[in-house]
Amino acid sequence: MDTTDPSEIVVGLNAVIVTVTDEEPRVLMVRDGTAAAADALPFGPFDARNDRTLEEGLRSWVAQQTDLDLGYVEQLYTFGNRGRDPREKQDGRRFISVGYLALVRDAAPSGGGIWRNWYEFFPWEDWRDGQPAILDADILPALNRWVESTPDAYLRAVREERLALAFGLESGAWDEEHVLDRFELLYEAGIVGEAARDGGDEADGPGKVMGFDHRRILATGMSRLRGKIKYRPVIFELMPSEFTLFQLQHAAEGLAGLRLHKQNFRRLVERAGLVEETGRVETSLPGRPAKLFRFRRTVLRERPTPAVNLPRGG
Amino acid sequence: MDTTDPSEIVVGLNAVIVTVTDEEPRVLMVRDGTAAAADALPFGPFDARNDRTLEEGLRSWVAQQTDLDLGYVEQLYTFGNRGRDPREKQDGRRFISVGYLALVRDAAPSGGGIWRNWYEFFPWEDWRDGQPAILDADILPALNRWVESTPDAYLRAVREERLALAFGLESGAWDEEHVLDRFELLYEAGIVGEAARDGGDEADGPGKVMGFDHRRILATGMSRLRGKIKYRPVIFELMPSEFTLFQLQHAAEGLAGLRLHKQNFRRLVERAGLVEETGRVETSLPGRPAKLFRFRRTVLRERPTPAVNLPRGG
DNA sequence: ATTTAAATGCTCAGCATGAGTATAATTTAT
DNA sequence: ATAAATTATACTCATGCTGAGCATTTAAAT
Repeated sequence: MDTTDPSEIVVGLNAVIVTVTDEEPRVLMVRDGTAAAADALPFGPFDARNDRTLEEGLRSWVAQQTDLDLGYVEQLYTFGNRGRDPREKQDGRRFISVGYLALVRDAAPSGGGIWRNWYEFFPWEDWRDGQPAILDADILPALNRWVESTPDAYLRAVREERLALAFGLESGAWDEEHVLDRFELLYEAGIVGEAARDGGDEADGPGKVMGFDHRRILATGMSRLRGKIKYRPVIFELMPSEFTLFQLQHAAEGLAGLRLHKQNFRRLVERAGLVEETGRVETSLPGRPAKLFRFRRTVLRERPTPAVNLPRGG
Repeated sequence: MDTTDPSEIVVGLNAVIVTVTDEEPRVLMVRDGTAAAADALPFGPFDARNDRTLEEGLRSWVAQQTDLDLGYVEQLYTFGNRGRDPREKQDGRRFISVGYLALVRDAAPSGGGIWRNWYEFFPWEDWRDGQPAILDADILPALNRWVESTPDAYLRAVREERLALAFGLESGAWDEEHVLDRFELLYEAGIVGEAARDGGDEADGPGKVMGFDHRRILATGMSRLRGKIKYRPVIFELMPSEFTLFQLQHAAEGLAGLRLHKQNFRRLVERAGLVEETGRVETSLPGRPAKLFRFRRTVLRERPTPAVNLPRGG
C-alpha cells in the first residue's frame, strides 16, 4: 500500500437493541468472533452500494439477522478510537462504527442473538435495592486509590472532581444518566476488564466484560435512554399495548435503576395525559385489580414534552 | 473496480463552530468548491493513519486552518445519506461525515473562514422581535399547501401532525429546540433552496442556501446547542471572562431566538450560583452601571444540572 | 371473618415559575 | 440645574409542580 494513501476505513453499524421483560431491561447480544468469546453487540457492515442512509442500512441487516421489528431507532454516537477493533493490528484497516439505539417490544430473537439483562454488565447502575454493595466494596475504593496515586496535582484535582460528579459523592446526588461518565472513569482507572484486556492482560473487574469497545457503546445507549424517557414518551415503545400503571412504573424503574414513588408516579402519568383507560382490569395478581391503560398518542399534539418524569422514592 | 468490493467510503469531519458577538450567534463558514459557491461549513478529512480519535482529527485540522482555539467540542451526528456530496456522482465514492459542534469565544478567524449570523440561514428561527413575518407570509402557507396536496390520507394526517408539532401551531407553543424538525419539513416540502438544487433546479426559498447538506448539519447544531444551554453551563464558553447579567441574557436570547424575562433571568442565574461578582462595574452604557460577573466554576460540583434556563417573556 | 397485597385517593409543605410593580443609579436632553 | 430617558436591581404574589406521606378501597388467601 502506498504510504501517501490514507489507510482503508471500514464503516460498520452497531445496535444497542433494548427490550424490557417484566421489569428488567435487556439488550440483544451476540458472541464476538475472538478467542475470548465475550458478549458483543450485534454488528453489520454499512453497504455503501445499496444502503441509501445509515439507518436504512441498520434496519436492513437487523431484519435479516434477527426477526425483530425495530420500532424506535435513533443514532447514538460514532466511535472511531484507534484500537477499538483488534483486526486493526492485523491488516492496518481502521474500523469506525456508528452506534444506534433501538427499542423493541419483548419478543424472542431468532438467529444467534440472546437477550441479556444490562445490569450483568453494569451492576453498579442498579440502585433499585439501594446502593449496590459493589460500589463501597470495590469500585469506590479502587477509584479513590487511582485518584490519590495521580502524581500531578492539577490532574489529580480534575480527576477528583470528575469522580465526585460522576458518582454523586459530595451532594449525595446519584444521577442515573451518567452511565457513560462512570464507565469512562472505570476504564481510565483500569478497573474494568476491558482496560486490562486492551493492555494485553487478563481481563477482570466489576461487571461482565464485553468484546471490542461495546460496553462503552452500551453505556452510551443506557445514558441516552435514561435521559430520553424524561422528555419523550419512548417508554411506550417497550410496553405491550395494554398495561397497568404499576407495570409502567416497573419498566421505568428498571431502565432508570431507581425506585420511584408510586403515588406520585401515577399522578404524573395521569396528569400529563399520557395514558387512557381501556376499561379492562388486570386480575392475575393478588390485591385489588389494577386498571389497564393504553398510551394516548394524541398527547403528542397537546404538550411540548410529554414524558415519564422520575419521582424518586421507595 | 471489482463489483463485489464495497464502493470506497470517505470519512470526513464537519464542524459547526459557534461564537457569539454582542447578542448575535455566528457560525464559521467557508466557500464551498462548487460552481454555486454557496457558504459551507469548514470541513476536514479524517486521517486514519495519524488521528487517534475522531475528535483529535477535528481539532488538528481546525487548529491548522483557522487559528481558533476550540474550547467545548461535542459530536453531533453522523451524516451518510446518499446524494449528500455531488462528488458521489463523479467517481462513485460514498461520503460520510461526522458532524461536530464547537464553541469559541469571539475572535477573528484566520485563513479563509468568515463568521456569519446563523439567522441568515434560518430567518424563521429568530423570534426576538416577535413571530418572524416570513412564517405567515411564505413558510406556513407553503407548508399547508404541501400537506393539503398530499394524496394519501394517512400520510397527509402524519404530515399535518408533524407540521403542528414542529411549528407549535395548535398549542401556540413554539419550541425553539425543534430547528432540525422544521428544516426537515421545509426540505421535504421542497420549500428551501436545497430541495430544488438537489432536484437539479434553480435554488430559491427562505434563508440562504448552503452547500451540500450543511444547512441540515447547522440545524442539528442549533438544536443541540439550544437544548444544551438549558442543562449545562455551556453558554459561558461563549462569554468573555467578565460580563454583565444583561450581556449574558443577550447571549442566551440570541442563541434561543427568544426574548427572556429580565428579572426572572437574573433570579435564575443568581440563585443557581452560576456566577459571582467581580467587584467591578460596566459603565459604558447609559443608565445605571451594571455589576460585572464571572462564571463560578465550582458550581459544577454543587448542583446536578447547573444551567441557564430560559424564562420567556418580553 | 381476618389478614395480606395491592391499587387508588387525598393532603400539605416547600420550591420554582411567570408576570408583574417599585425603586435606584446613571446618562442625555432641555 | 432639572427633567427625561435608560438601565439595573429589589421585591411581591398567585399558580402550579414536587416530594413525602397518610388514608381508604378492593381484591385474594387463610
